[in-house]
Amino acid sequence: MAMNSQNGKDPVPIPTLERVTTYLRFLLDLEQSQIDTISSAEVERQTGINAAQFRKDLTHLGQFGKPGVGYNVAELQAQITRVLRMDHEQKVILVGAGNLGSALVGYPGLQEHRLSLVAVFDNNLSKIGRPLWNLEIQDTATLTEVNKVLGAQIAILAVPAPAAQKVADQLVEAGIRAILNFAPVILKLPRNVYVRNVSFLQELAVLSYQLASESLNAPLKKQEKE
Amino acid sequence: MAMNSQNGKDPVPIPTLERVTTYLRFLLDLEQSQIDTISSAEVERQTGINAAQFRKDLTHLGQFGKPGVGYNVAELQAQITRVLRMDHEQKVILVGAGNLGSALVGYPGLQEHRLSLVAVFDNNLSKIGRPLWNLEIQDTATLTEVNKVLGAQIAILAVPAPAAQKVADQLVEAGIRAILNFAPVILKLPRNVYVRNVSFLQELAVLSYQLASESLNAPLKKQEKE
DNA sequence: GAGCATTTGTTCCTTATTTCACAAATGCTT
DNA sequence: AAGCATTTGTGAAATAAGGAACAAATGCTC
Ligand SMILES: NC(=O)c1ccc[n+]([C@@H]2O[C@H](COP(=O)([O-])OP(=O)(O)OC[C@H]3O[C@@H](n4cnc5c(N)ncnc54)[C@H](O)[C@@H]3O)[C@@H](O)[C@H]2O)c1
Ligand SMILES: NC(=O)c1ccc[n+]([C@@H]2O[C@H](COP(=O)([O-])OP(=O)(O)OC[C@H]3O[C@@H](n4cnc5c(N)ncnc54)[C@H](O)[C@@H]3O)[C@@H](O)[C@H]2O)c1
Repeated sequence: MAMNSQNGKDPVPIPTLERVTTYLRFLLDLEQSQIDTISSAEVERQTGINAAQFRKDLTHLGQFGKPGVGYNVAELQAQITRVLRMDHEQKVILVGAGNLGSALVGYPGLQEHRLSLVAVFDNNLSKIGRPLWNLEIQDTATLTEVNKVLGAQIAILAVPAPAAQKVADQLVEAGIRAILNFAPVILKLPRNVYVRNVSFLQELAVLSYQLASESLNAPLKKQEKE
Repeated sequence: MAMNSQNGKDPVPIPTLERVTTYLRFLLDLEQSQIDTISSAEVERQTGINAAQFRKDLTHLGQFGKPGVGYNVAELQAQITRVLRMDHEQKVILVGAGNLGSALVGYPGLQEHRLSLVAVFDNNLSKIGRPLWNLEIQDTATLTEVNKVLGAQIAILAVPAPAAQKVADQLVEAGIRAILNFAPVILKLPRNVYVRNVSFLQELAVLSYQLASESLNAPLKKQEKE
């Protein structure tokens, strides 16, 4: 008797989710600037994201705005935070305390979103036992055991490509349900484990192509103001 | 008198480009394994990307395969490399020699794709002049001047969020045409400058949502084999 | 060298996402 | 409190992306 598809809400499309995190960032900035109301038109002006898109994205999460007025910044921010489940602490573990892994461990941005890095693992004997920021690097061999206590569901994978699949399997074994993967490898995992890949090289390749194709294609558009 | 839209080729869709870099990575692995021919069906089996999708993606770049046989790995790899313009050196500069920036400078993956990090900048006096891997950290104030000589078109932006817009403007001023941005900020730049944003937090937020929504939504699908 | 088993390139259909456009809602002004 | 200027939420239209299906091409077998 409702318009929903299944039992709960219908799933939020990935493109929407990706934008939503952008909105969240933007709203946090607005709060800092003491702005307490914002319209979709203003969002478009400041973020470049189409106003209708913004409004429709929000309908996937619920209703928030007031016609003629706009959106209450604090309220909307809180609501998005809640939907993304970033309103309570979530434990995260990291494997691979190398260059990239070390940078991530020290990154304060995680805390801001209530993501709590609770353990770091590596298999390099000369690293195991050493401190890294406020954590001690642990042996990857103890991963399952350690996470039995911690119960983290999210992991960051920052090991070299050749080791990635094996470590990913270990992570799943240890009860991890979501992996942020930095290794340039396509992980083969059970369907009930979520994976997001981050690839700087991919992004650079896209830029490289765009630069190259522009000189061939672009007949140079009309305007260039901002 | 061809079926093309404009003068050159029609633009490759971004989703295709993103997958293409995955193919490239995959093909390089195959070469390592001495495999010299691959079919789209096999690509699907190993990467999870639909075979028809793979074939269609390639048609955006040209023709490569032989019916009944498949694709020559080395040839396809070379072709993709060429289309992405990663067959010749491209200069890249980086601004922000902090945690993340330092990890990136030391990353050998760039070289593999003929991306040559030629200069690193920072505005922190205690860092300027210091060596970072094989480079010396230079003063951001000299960016325009230095790049007049170098002529890099691609930049990596790894400064704190509050500084990002200002530095991005400087980069454009210095002749940069493509920016890989790590700061959690929406950069406002001329339309003829390409930007790709990398946001770990965004990715983690998506994972967080997926984890959360699953417990509400998922009625648990049928199969789980692999 | 004809038949057969493959596998491509591409057309056509389906699904997803974006954008448009407008009625309904809100609050401000007089 | 009626009119007006905004701005939302949302159906309907437009674009874009994904996937199935198949004719045409290739090489292998006998
Ligand atoms: N550094 C970068 O800027 C960068 C950029 C893009 C992608 N990446 C990718 O991120 C990953 C890590 O990069 P990095 O530069 O930090 O590499 P790194 O070599 O500095 O660090 C890798 C770490 O993983 C550890 N390790 C190796 N095998 C392991 C195992 N089986 N179990 C646990 N730990 C193990 C190593 O001991 C090392 O500490 C790589 O896959 C790389 O391709 C890195
Ligand atoms: N460290 C991470 O794991 C991580 C993860 C995600 C995003 N980020 C983002 O990447 C960026 C860099 O992160 P970080 O951890 O390396 O920070 P950091 O503080 O370690 O490094 C920032 C560097 O930028 C330099 N800098 C500041 N203002 C500058 C300016 N105007 N011109 C030139 N250089 C300037 C600083 O001196 C410092 O060396 C930030 O925007 C951060 O939000 C970092």
